[in-house]
Amino acid sequence: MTHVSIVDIARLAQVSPSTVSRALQNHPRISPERRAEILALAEQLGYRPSQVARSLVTGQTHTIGVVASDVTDPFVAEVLKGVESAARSAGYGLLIAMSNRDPSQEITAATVLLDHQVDGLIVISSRAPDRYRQLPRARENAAGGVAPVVLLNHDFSEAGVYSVRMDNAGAASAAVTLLSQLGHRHIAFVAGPGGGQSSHARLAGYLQGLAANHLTPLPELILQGAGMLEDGWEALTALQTMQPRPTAVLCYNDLAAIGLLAAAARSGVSVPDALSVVGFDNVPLSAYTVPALTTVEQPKAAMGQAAVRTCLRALAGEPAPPIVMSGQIVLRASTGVCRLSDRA
Amino acid sequence: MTHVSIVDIARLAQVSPSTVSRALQNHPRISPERRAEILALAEQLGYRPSQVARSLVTGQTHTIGVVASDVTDPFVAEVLKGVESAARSAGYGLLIAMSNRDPSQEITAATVLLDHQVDGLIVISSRAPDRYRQLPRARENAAGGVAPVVLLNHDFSEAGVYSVRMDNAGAASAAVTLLSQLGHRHIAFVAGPGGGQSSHARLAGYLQGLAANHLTPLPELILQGAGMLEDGWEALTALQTMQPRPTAVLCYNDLAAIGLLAAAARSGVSVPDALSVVGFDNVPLSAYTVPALTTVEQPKAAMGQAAVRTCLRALAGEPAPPIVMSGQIVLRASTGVCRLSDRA
DNA sequence: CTGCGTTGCGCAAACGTTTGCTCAAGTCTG
DNA sequence: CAGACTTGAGCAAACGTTTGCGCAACGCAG
Repeated sequence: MTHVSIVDIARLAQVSPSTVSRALQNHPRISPERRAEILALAEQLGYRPSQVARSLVTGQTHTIGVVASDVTDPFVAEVLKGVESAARSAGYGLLIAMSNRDPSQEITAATVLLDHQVDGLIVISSRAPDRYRQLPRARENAAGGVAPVVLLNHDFSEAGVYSVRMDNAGAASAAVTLLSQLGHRHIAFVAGPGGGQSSHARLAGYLQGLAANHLTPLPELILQGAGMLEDGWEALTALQTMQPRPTAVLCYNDLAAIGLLAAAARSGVSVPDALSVVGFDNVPLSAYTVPALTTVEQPKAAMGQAAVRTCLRALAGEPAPPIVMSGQIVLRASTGVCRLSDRA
Repeated sequence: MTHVSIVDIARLAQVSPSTVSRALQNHPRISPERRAEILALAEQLGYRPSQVARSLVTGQTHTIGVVASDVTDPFVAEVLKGVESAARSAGYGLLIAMSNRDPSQEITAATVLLDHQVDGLIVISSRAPDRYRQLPRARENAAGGVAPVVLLNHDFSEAGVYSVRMDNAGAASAAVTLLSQLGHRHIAFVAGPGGGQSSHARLAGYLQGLAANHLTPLPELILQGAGMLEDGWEALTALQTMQPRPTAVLCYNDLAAIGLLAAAARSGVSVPDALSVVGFDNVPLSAYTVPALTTVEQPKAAMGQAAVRTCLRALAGEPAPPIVMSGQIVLRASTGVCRLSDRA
């Protein structure tokens, strides 16, 4: 015998398999004695229901798929943690795949997950959001609809596609305002990965912030990057050769900022005296850099949980409007008043 | 109609479902024309096989479960990445759950995964390794055995339990030797989480290293911790109040070391001049601390991949001996020669 | 005592595959 | 040309559940 199943219990309890099934799921129309007897028997035999068989008939796997760009990114990890806790407490498992920041890997990953019949899909930091409308999610779920896709970090409105994100532009703009109020006039921006919407939004926010503070945007103040440690590291040399030299820099994320901080320390550029640095995400590590990093807090775990809630809501057929959360600046030691007189 | 299935194709192709099934899996005894016809039809209809139904009959889900203590830990994330890539290229999906460093959550997580009928289980940094022998994995897989469990970061030999780890003791000992050769005589150790075997092994290695270099172990030089940023941070004050004051410290992991570095910078303790610091793991960030962290490289991705290979091998019924990898010291700026004369 | 609603349970179909067995037709071998 | 083997395909069971429907027994109101 391969495994104790519902019919084994049925045989021993002298009842039909249906009765056992119903007893186990607290069906109302079953006598208390039978239920007790069956439950006891199940317990005693160490019965574990087959999720697979259950899924086959119900059309639900109680599993949600997550495609993440890269768990190694602390932001992603933190969001994932939120997703996991929310999913777990809702009785859902997590099937995950990584896209390695590659759009085509991303959609194949999504396809694989959907083939495994996940009830819903959460995509963290998609690089190919437009392709989700074409996704082959023909298979209907129990509610008669296709699996909902919720994009985390993207604004997107399409049937069956939901979104949870934060106000990237607003936060970036606020960061620029902060720097401006500290007296900085030449503020650089280390951009994030192309293709990601958060990257665009933060850049837009940076520009808005400049405008709001009557600072003139200069193309050369915008440095390319991909939101990784190396990007910040490399950005420093670029910053140092500029004329006029920027006295502050806003980074796409904390990782880039940390890389920049490291490069500054290595090059003897004193932060914040010679250069103020602002990150984005408020990853745990940002409180432990030298100097501690001023950054924009993102409610990472909350975003993950919101994504799960949105997904579940969509599954239940309830309306699930786009969620946009707002960030908040965490002031630490990497920013200070501008010590240089403006001689531009 | 809920979804295009194998029988839909069969009907259209005027053949039996069995034939379609066989055509799709390249069964030899089927005529090339039929196969072509069926494949074309399947393609055209956008047929996607139901993994669930397949799993029900084959007893395999082509999924391996991963229980991780906390993805937020860069070491774990890096290992997970290795696991994911190896699993993906072997055609396996990943069902993951987090234990939040809690033994009881760990085993419930494992149970949940097994209930989802994962073919195998990989546990990263278990805190409750002994309980895996009792795990209710009654359900047999295709090969007629129970799901193999591979413990990553633990040495454990029990039927059906495999292990991949590194030589923690050796690496820790080597780190101590390095510090000793730099002239340090008072070397402290910030310990890792209790319950984890790697923690014990590194502590043991630290002690071995002291012995090998004729240094006397002092209980007060061993500080408690749990492998988190805060632990290093808090360790510094303890170190500063000791008599004689240690001139070097080995940390359970990079996270603790980074916390310690931050505290040192805050307190004006110069690293490495007044204090040498060595971490463990060589997480990407450790190259970007100030100063850059000397640490022990762990082949994180390789360990993850090895775990998957071990798991697959066990599934195939092949022998899968315990794997132990060796670390290597990465010398960076946080260590230096001892500037203090030994007046103990 | 009739009729009706309720309670407790079984029957059987269904979910979408895979696969052992059977079998007819065709192909060889001797 | 008989027998044996091969090829191509279908039948039906099996995997372990859930669930709509039917039905007997029973309680109760009239």
